[in-house]
Amino acid sequence: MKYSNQLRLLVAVDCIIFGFDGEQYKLLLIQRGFAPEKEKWSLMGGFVRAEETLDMAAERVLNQLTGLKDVYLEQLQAFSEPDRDPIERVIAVAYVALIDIKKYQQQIDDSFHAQWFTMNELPQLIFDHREMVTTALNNLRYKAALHPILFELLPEKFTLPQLQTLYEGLYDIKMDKRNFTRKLLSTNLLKKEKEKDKSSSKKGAFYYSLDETVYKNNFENFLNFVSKNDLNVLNE
Amino acid sequence: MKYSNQLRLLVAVDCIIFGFDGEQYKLLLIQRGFAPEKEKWSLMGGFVRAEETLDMAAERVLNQLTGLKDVYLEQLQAFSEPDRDPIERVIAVAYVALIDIKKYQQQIDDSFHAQWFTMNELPQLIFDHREMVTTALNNLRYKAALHPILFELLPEKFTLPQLQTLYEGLYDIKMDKRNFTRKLLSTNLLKKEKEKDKSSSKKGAFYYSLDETVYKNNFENFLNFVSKNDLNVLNE
DNA sequence: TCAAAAGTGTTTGAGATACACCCATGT
DNA sequence: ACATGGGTGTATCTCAAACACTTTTGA
Repeated sequence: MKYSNQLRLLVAVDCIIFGFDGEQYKLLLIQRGFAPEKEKWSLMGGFVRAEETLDMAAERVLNQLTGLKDVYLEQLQAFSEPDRDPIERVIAVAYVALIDIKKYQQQIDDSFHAQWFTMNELPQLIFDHREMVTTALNNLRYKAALHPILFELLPEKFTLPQLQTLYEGLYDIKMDKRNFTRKLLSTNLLKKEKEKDKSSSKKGAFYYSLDETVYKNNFENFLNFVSKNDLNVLNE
Repeated sequence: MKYSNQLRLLVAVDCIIFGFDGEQYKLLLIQRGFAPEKEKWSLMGGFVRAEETLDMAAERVLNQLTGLKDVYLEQLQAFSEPDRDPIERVIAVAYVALIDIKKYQQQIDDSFHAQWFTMNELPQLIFDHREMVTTALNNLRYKAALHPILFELLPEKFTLPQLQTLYEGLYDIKMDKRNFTRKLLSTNLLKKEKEKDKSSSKKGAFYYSLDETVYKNNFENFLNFVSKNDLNVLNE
């Protein structure tokens, strides 16, 4: 049995992958292989198949187009302007992931033509993909101010200066080193390692890692990682 | 031109309407008029048409099934389990609105068969509608803790005790009257009116109304309407 | 006059902010 | 020895939390 006389539509997923390489935020893009907008830059997108959920489709599409596997994708929202795709109407559901660029470098090998772009040097994107990215970025800023999610962007072991760079980069602000350190350590989310990272200073900075049990249990806790004042700047 | 060899699917919107009558939270439901699950209770849902966005579809469907107009609907998320509808695969995008029940009472007249149900006396719902409601409720709790959105549920003029009831009801907690008042007034969102509401006490409680300009400009500001401790209770 | 709800202030403690110097080490 | 980035402590202030009595008035 079927519902009769109803419109059936293409449904696609588009994957927005934010990455961090230790210094900068980047966005993963591919060059579209087929018309329309062939050769133009695009998010990783594809149509939903019969037997898969949107989550599964996002995972599959991302893997097929970039080689990425085991990435935590989260649904952002649906985009549905009837003419957003000039060929034919497509409802798109956007997904977002945060990854440590270096960790996944091998997976994105040269057989795929995915490329990382610095956030302030993005090329023109097809369709409404630019809007999707903007929405995703605002969402990320919002969430990261309340939950410790930026850790996803760092390697397992990271230093406090790295973490601070991450926060400062996302909001384009400067933070006080002492207050930042105190705030982070007070969450008890971090375990200090014995080794130091000497790659960016002579003295070296101690590595920290996430205390996974505390992380998972306390994830929903609200944490003022970013002050209210700093956040208000985002609302111009 | 069309995309060839791709699956086309039914896309539906489902509207979750939370209401408040001054005392309790309620959910608006309809009795489904067609199979499957005829006669069972359901959210207001319908298929997306060719020339409309999801937002427009949600607005239209809600109006057709309940008579409600000019209600602010916000996209929640997409639900996509392949077998969520036993007849045929349907991707559903859920929308949420908050309304003052009394204000819209006339619109929902008897020609429609929509009914309000108390949140803890919900009937069995079709498909995955129960899950949608749960997701929406969690989302509402989350947002209301940070932004002054619960005002949508109250009439234009309301009293502080009413407002407190609203917050206490959503989180199922008791709040301190003095702290609550101070917190709310410190936002400068409220204008004190000259009249009192004498319906629920002999002394009468002063009416307040929203200062719309402040409300719109400061909406994104983060406000600790609900304490961190109270919120943590939600994470069991 | 009394019952029932509205309204109001103060104290305390925790956490956020501002701020400046010493440390370790490779060159 | 010095330049570079890493690490740390204290004073102040703001804001949330705890807490109890007075006011109004209809019945």
